[in-house]
Formats: sequence, structure tokens, C-alpha cells
Amino acid sequence: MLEQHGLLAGLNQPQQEAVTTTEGPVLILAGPGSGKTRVITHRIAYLVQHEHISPWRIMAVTFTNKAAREMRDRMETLVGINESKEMMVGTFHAICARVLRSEADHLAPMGLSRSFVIMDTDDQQTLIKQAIKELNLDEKQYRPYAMQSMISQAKNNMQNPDQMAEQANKYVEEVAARIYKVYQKTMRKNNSVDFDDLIMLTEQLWRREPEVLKHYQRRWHYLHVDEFQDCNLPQYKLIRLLGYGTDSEHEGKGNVCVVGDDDQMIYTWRGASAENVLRFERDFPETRIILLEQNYRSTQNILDAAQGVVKRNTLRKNKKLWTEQGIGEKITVHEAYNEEQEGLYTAQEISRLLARGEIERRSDVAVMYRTNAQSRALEEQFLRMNIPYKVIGSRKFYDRKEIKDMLAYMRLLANPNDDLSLRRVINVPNRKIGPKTLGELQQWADMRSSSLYAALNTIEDHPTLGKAAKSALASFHKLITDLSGAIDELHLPELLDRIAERSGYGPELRAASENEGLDRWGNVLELRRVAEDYGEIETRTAMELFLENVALVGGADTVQSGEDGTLMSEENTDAVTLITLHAAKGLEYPVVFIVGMDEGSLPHSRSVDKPEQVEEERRLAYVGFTRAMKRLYLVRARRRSVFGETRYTEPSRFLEDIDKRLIGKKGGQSTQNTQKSYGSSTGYNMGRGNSTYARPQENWEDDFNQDPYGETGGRVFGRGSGTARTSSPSHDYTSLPSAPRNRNLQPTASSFTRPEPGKQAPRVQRFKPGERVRHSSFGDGIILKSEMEQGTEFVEVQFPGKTGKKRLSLDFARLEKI
DNA sequence: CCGCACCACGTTTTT
DNA sequence: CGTGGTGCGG
Repeated sequence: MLEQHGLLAGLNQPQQEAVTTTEGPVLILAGPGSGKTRVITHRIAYLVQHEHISPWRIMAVTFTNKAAREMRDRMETLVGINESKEMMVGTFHAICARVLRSEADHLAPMGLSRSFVIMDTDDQQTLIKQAIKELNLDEKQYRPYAMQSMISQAKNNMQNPDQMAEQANKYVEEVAARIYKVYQKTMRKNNSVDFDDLIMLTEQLWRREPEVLKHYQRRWHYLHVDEFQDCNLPQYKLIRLLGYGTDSEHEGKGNVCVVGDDDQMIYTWRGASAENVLRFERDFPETRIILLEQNYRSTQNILDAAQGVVKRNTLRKNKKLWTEQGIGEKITVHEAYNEEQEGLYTAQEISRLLARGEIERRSDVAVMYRTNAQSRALEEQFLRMNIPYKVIGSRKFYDRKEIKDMLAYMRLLANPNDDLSLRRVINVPNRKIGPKTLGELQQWADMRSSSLYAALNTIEDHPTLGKAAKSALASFHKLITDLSGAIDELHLPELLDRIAERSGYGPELRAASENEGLDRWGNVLELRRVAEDYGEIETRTAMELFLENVALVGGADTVQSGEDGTLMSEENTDAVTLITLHAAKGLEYPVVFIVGMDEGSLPHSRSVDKPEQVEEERRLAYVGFTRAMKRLYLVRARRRSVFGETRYTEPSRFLEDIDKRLIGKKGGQSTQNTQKSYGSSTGYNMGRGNSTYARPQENWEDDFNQDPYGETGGRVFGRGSGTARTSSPSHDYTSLPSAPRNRNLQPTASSFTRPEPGKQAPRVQRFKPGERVRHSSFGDGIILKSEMEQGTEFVEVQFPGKTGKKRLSLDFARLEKI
């Protein structure tokens, strides 16, 4: 029997087994919310405390930086800070970067030096375009984006350019292979690698240099891989190499613990493959398989809804999630009138949940969507409703020109061979070095097969360049040389300052007349603030870490909040989370809204006609649903603008896969049981009840059935009694905004135009400028302005002291006339 | 050589 | 709608 241990307390049987099975290969199939992370962390703690394994022998690979950080945090509390510092915890990419940098000797044959740069997607794009030009190909015919993804695919199949060309089935693939070759060559010339290279090169290194591999095998005895279902082939091979066993006697018996869930495989487009699970079982025949099916996160209703969607997939191991947490609230399905209303509904509903005390903090709520672009409509409504929010995972900050420019300067300093960065900044700010001069310089460099920076050294000898051009180039050269010298004198933040000042970029930004320049300078300062985290370390190292962090972490951990897009630390503010479904994996929230439950959004339009991809979209929905602990809202918009054009949408097919009994009815008999907290007094949510289940939509909430003015002016339009309404398509909509009278009719364009203010339903504007009001927390104030927007009154109030001016929505603010 | 204005075009997910 | 590329004028 297992020896009892404090770390096992509170773990169920399979979890305990997973924790204590430390020797040999283990495959843990873990459903969402099954305590997977807990199992991994406890397992590691068990290894350290119970088995007395040195922490530095332990490696844990996660899929995102965020997950890595969380695991490290948990380890710190479980086994202590010092111990956890010794463990290798990180993403594949981060770990590989680390390995490669410490194997400088072996990098040289690959054409790289220790200080190689990791290119972001934009840089890759630029290089691909360059390659296309170099090969005299047509960008229209061979789209850089497509080429890049084909190249990445080849890399995921572990093909070099020649192998790719050999195995090409189509002509485009042949062309892509040619681009691949040039791309790779340029990249090496720049002493840089892309994301795929990090993995591929490490795999190659280990495969080709047994001694190097042995070194790492001897170091890491206990491997853990989280989100194993998302591994691609090179990543799998990496794990296999490392964990297979150090001698023939132990082959296939390494201590490799992989944890995954095939239902959450959402990265097949990045080369993830379910085959890895099969490969694992084949390569490690003695694998112990452990199933974690008990869910500790969600209610049964949520689990059932999620499983309903994913059940229709063909290739999956049948798991049955269960929970002891009870049925819980029903799923709320809401059909909004358009995108704006979708956002507005979400924002209002969140306010209501808060107002009714169903949730304590805004951070209890996440709003999820399929594509990043969908966050915008939400942001607009959140801003209007004064609901603080944070957008996770948008790279916007690092995509800004001034940030990229500053980073390019740093990359150039870290790595003078980085022609790409040099090209980026050589004329920023304007130094009168245009394409023509740059072309000459490039030729000059090509002739001596040196980097652009090195070519600057001898630019005086250039035969044709004019005097002015030469002096411009020479002074740029001096700038970079001087800045390089400064690395030894200054810490990273100060180095950034110096770059900004000496390059003239800072002064230029500050001098810009419009606010825009100041904003951009503000962004540079923001970047400096991030750099301050590296202020204590030796500058060269700091620079490398900083750049690596920016490249690998990028926006993933950075959070953009509000419209200004400034970075903020994630923890501090109480804000609603806006996040893509992909990025939400591994997270959980008491309340989850999934917006865009339409055909074309989820499943995405690019997937709808490809069965395999629809399966992936199902898994994506599954991931989203199972993030919810207590309440799940599925929201859709009947019409949506695509490229500015308005399109009508069909409800997502996934909605039909949810058992109707799981969906909360609005109105109807069961109102008081299931929707108690959304009481009927406001008339909100009091849509048409439902007596037939012929169409799943019938019992959805619907904008057309709501009274958006419920509380405004204390008026309730004719339906607030709480009396159940039975389904009747010919509802009286006369008091609602100009919505179509009958939603079963194909609406004409005109019936869908934005309601004009004058035509809107009557409502009462309660406040006029100059009136005095009292607010429960802000105190007494004076109305500055009052306006109606979409049927809601918004007032601007001047409060005393530091509260100052506030814009409030009367839907939520309790204002009293005094 | 640079900056601006106009036009055409393409739209997933992330390390 | 937003970006990116092209072409023209200064």
C-alpha cells in the first residue's frame, strides 16, 4: 500500500496514483477541472519531499508562459522558493532557447552564435517577403502568409528545404521550399532563429551529438509534460530523446509523465497531433495510464453541455466527466440583435451579476471569443458602461512601431549581425539614408559577405556613394558603436534611455506636436518600465533575457487594459477578462460568457466546410465551456459586420448539441426556480416563454423580448409582472426599439437600420444639467450632462474632491435627486 | 529622397 | 474597417 503522506491528503484515488507513480512512464488522461495541475505540482513536491529527489533533476514543460509561471508559483509554496528555482520549468520554446544558448560550441556549425535572436512573426514575414523578392516571385501568387505557414508545416514535419522540395506534391510546395531555403539562409546570416527552429535545432543537436544528449539526460531524471495533446512532432521527439532512457537496459522506461486531454487538443494547426499519444504508448510500452474524470470545477449542467458538443467528434477517447457539485444553474443562451447589443448585453449582465451579489469581483468573469478581433465590439460597450476590463494575449503593445524600433536597437546591440534590425532602425529617426543608399550598402556587404554593420566599417572606401550618404552612414555606425560601448557602463533601463536620446528617437517623439507623439513616447517609457525588472542583472545578460522574454512571452502575459492599450500588471486591478478561447485554456472563472456563438464565428468560417476542422472547433467550444465554474452564458448576434458589410448569421450548430433541458428558460413555468436571481421586477430577461421545443432558439433569451429600459425612469413596459408568457410569435413589440416585428421573417435591410433617436420608444430622461444628486459612495454631486444612448440614460456628474467627474449609467448607478 | 494620399485587398487560433 | 502597397508630388 501507499505510504500516507501529507501531499496526498485531499486527493482522490486516481490522483494519488498519479502523484505516487514516480518511476517509469506515465500517461495521465485528465479531463478539464480534474485537478491536473494539482496532480503535477503535488507529484513534483512528492518527488522532492518524499523521494528526496534533488529539485534540479526535475523538469516540467508547459505550453504557455503563463502556465509555467503558475506552476512555479505553486511549487514555491509547496517545496520552497530555493528548491523551485532549481527546477526547470518552462515552455518548450523557453527551455530550448536555454539549452541552445548554453551549447555555443555546437551552435557554430548551425551558423549561429550564443547571442542569436528569436524572431517574432512580423520579422518572419519580412524575411519571407524578402526571399520572395529575391527569387523574383510574385507576392500575390505566393502569399507570404501562406508561404510562412507551409514552411512552418515543413519544419513541424522536420523537413529541411531540400527534403521539403523532394516531398513536394504540388508546385506551390516546391516554390515554398525554395523560399524556405532562402529564408533559412537569411535567418542564419542574421544570427537568428524562428519559433520552430528553437525546437528543431535542439532536437537535431541532441540527436546528432549523443554526448550532449547524455549530459541533459543525466541531469533531468524526471520529466513532466503538461498539455501533451498539443505537442507537435519535434516536441514529442524532444521528450522521447530526453526520456527514453540512457542505456539499452532502460530503453522506453524513463520517468516521463505526460498529462493531456484529447478533447482539448486545439492546436492541430500548429502541428499538434493525437498520434503523439499513440506514439507515446508505443515508444514507452510499460506506460501506466491513469484517468482523471472527476471534475472539481464546474457544475454538472456545464459539463453536460460541454460534453454534448464534443461528443459528436469521431476520434476521441470516450471520457465521462462527472462532478459532485450538483446540477447548478442552467446555461443561459442569449440571442442579441447585433454585435453592439451582444456586447451591451454582456456588459449589462455582468453589472447585474455584480449588483445582485452573485459575484463579488469583476475578475470572477471572463468573456471569451473565437478571434481577437471580436474583442473590439466588447471593449466599446465595456467602456461605455464603465466596466474595467483587461484584454489578454493581444500583442498590440509590442506591435507598436516605436516599441519595435526600440527593440530593434537593442537587438542590434545584442547582435550586430542582425541586418533585419539594422534595416529597421538605420533611418529611424530620419537620417537621410534611403532605400538607394541602403541598396548600395547591401551590395557592399554582399561583396565581402559580411553583415551590414560590419560593412559600415569600411564604408569610406566605397567607390560610388556620395559624400553626404557616406557621412550619414558613418555617423550611424558611430552611434551603434558608442551604444555598444555603453552596455558595459549602464544598466538596462539606463541603456534604453541612452538609446532613445542618442539615436534622436526620443527627442523626435517628444517633439511631435500632436498628442500622438506623446503617447508614443509614453509607450517607450512603458517599455522602460518593463526593462526595470532586469535592472539589477549584468546588462548584456539582462538584454538577452529581456529580448527573449519579449519574443517568447510577447503579449501572452502582458495585458492590455482600456482603450489606451497600456500594459498593466495582471494581478492588481479588478477587471473583467476578455480572452480568446485558445488563450483561455487552463484557466477557470466562476462566470464565463462565450460570445459569437454563430456559424462563421464558432465554428469559424474557415472551418465550417472541413469536418476535421469542425471537430477542432468543437473542442475549442468544449475548452471554453469547461472554463466556467458556476455560470455559463452563450451569446450570439443575429447580424454581424464582416469587413464593414452587415451579414446575417445562423446560430452555431454547437448550440443544437446542447440538451435543451440544460438551457435556462426565460419566463415560462420554471422562472422562479431557475432564474430566481434574475427576478422579474425589472422586466429584464422576461422574454417570451416557451411551450414547444421545436426550435432550440425558442427558449433563448432574445433582445427583442427584453426591456432595455427596465429600470430607467422606473418605467416598465407592460410585462413586468412576472406572469409567464407563452410562446407567441406575434408578440407586441410596439414599445421596443425598432426591431423587426417578427423575427421569423427575413428582415429587410431597412428594418434593421440603427434605431434613430427620435423614433425610439418613449422613455424618461430623469436628470437635467444643474440638478443636485446623491450617490451612495461618491457623495453629493451636480449633473453636468445627461444623454440617452441606446435607451439608457448616461449622466456626467461632478462630485466633490478627488472623485471628480464621473460618467454613470442610470441602469446601474443609484442616483437620488436632492 | 521623403512623405502623403489613394487604392486594393484580405482577413484564426499562438510560441 | 484596417492595413499595406503603390504612385505621385514636393
